[in-house]
Amino acid sequence: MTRTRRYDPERRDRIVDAALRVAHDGGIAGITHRTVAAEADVPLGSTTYHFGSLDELLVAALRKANEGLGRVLRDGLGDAGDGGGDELAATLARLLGEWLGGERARVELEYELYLAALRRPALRPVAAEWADTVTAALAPRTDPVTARAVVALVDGVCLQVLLTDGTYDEEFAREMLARVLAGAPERPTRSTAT
Amino acid sequence: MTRTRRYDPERRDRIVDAALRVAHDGGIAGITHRTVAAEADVPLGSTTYHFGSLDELLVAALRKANEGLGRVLRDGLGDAGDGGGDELAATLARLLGEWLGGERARVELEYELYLAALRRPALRPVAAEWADTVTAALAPRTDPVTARAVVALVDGVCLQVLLTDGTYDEEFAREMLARVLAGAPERPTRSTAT
Amino acid sequence: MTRTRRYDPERRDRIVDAALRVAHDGGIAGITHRTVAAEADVPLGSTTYHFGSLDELLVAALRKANEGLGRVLRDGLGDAGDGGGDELAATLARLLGEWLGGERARVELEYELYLAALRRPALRPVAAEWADTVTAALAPRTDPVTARAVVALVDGVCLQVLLTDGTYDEEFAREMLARVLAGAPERPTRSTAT
Amino acid sequence: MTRTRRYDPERRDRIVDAALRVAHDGGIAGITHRTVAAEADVPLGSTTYHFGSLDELLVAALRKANEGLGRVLRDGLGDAGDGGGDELAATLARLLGEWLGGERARVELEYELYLAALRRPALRPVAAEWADTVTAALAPRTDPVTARAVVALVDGVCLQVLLTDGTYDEEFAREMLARVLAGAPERPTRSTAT
DNA sequence: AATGAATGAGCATTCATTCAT
DNA sequence: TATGAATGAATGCTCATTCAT
Repeated sequence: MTRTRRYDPERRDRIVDAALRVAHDGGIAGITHRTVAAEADVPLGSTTYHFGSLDELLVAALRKANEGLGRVLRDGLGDAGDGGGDELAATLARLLGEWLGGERARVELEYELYLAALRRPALRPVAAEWADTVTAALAPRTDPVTARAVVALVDGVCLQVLLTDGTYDEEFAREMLARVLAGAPERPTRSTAT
Repeated sequence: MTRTRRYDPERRDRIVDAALRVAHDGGIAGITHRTVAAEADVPLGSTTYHFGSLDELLVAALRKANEGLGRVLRDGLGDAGDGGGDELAATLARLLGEWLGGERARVELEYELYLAALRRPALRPVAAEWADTVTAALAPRTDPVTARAVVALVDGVCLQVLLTDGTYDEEFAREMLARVLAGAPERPTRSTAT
Repeated sequence: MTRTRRYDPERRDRIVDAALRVAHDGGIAGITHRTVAAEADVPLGSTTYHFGSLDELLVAALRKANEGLGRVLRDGLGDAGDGGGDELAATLARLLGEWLGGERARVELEYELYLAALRRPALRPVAAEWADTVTAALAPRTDPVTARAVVALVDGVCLQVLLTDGTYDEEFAREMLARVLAGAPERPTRSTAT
Repeated sequence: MTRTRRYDPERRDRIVDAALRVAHDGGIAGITHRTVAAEADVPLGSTTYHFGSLDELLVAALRKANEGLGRVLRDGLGDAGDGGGDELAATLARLLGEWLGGERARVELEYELYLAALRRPALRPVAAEWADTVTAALAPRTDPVTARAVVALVDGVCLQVLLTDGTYDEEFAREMLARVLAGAPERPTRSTAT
């Protein structure tokens, strides 16, 4: 019969993708079993079968979306020369600008999933991974403590842009990143804060 | 004369306070007409009567909750001496520690309301106010651009603490705030002149 | 408009009645918000509005159904003369026979609601009321302790009939009730077991 | 020779045991293919493979759980001397106390399975077996009719304890059992002859 | 023979909002 | 002006059962 659609091993992945699409359009709040099932064109029961709870689905989605900024930084920094803090700051500011300049909804989605961890403990580990990914991308270029501060500054700058309908000011970001990076100890491998 | 006041202005405030208490305990998602009405001990219809929609109530609540960190900084910085960037950094780091060290739920609530603006345009102006309040507290001590960067860094540091179950590292915050403040144009930079 | 059906003060009662009708036909397990709403011809939301939970509805239904056997005994014993234990036993056995001889589904319903208390603590108090009602009907004719034993024996006899597709043996019931009643202390008001 | 047994008879038993454990903890209502399969640590399909329906599994479980009170009585009465009704009543009351004094959940489970027969005709024969088992344990000590009444009284007393959160009153049970047994035809009645 | 992916029906419950009073 | 009864839509989730493998 043509009716059977049984055994679809990629079903799980398709559901996660659908969830990301839903969140992309309507925010995390829009993710429900029903909306996701409809978007993925699978029966409702399929979403609850593959994911024990919505949180589980959310974690999977967050994990998949996680790579946006991290990849941008990793790719962008890989090419850059091994200059000093000022050059690194300029590169970071430029990459950030490229990322923020992309589709707004995509950026919002990534940050919304990240920030959702505030009230959903289940997402905390994945949020930590997100921070780690970005930190790791910076690792080869500065010490871990400074890298952590860069992540914080980047997060704060992005938040200002996203939350206040502001525009990204690349020069501002470059300057402030430079200040943070300027204080780094001489060799990237050093890891003490002071 | 014998009539109790017809137009009860306290009623509205009590509802807002109840909404904050509800959000404090169960997050923004916990705010519904029912929970708020129950918490405020007012009839269900009263919440829909005084607030045309839930968003309207949310905005009122956000505006009221907004003053936490801002007030901490304003009060704390008012007392502090007019030292250089390093001293300011130390003071800020200390104040931040005090704020984050307080009741976790209160801190989460303030940030949750702030971050909710990401997906609710109605909250954007209030989120901007939040940032402005913190910036204003810093205004007398550094230039506006640096103040904005400080706000970004503070946000990022708070986020790392809140989103990853991490602990606040005051020394780390002090060091990084010092780096950002050190680059400010007019004020003394790295020199230790009091 | 003819559409409006608002303000129906008897709505709550009608829902309880519908629940009893549903349980009558399909057992307690058949009681769901949907089946009851359909039976009562009210919107689904109406059942959850009037009863905070299914248990609450169940308690109301159980309380309403509670009076079956109790009323039979109260009415039947009221008429009977003030004979000794043997006469009381005969009367009880006859009344029990009349009650069990009625519509089977009704008897099952009453016992099912009563027995449901085993796993639903919320129903325990109502089940206790049930036992108290029957005990109270016997109170004027014997001492409380014996009355309690009569209730136990009656319950056990009914159970045998209901659970094993057996037939009610009035003579058997009369004999055993007489044995229990024969041991009662001389005066009904006495309340010691021995 | 080298093949592990194809037809695995233990599997079926393990599933029944798991079902009893599930019912023990969460009541009959907690028995589902999923919970049982998880508890038995067998694949989901295994439960539907070995049991055509849930009722079939339930019957198997009920039959296995059936022996609790019956065994207590058989064992306990076997040892006891061949005393008269009063001694038998005392022994029965003591045994009942021991059984009810054991783990509450176990007692509830046994009665719940027994009472479930009220609405599930498939369980009726097994419920009848339950009554027969208890009756059989009493058979050597009194006449069949009195034994049946004893079972009824025991059931009623247990029900009062289980349904009303009451406490078991051994003296009460002893007295009432004695009254019923005293009326038995052949055996010595109130006389204490050993 | 055995399994686990799949599914459609159904569940209790929550909710924002409406509107008759 | 103020309220609470009413409601339809939606939500997360569970389940017995089927059936391709």
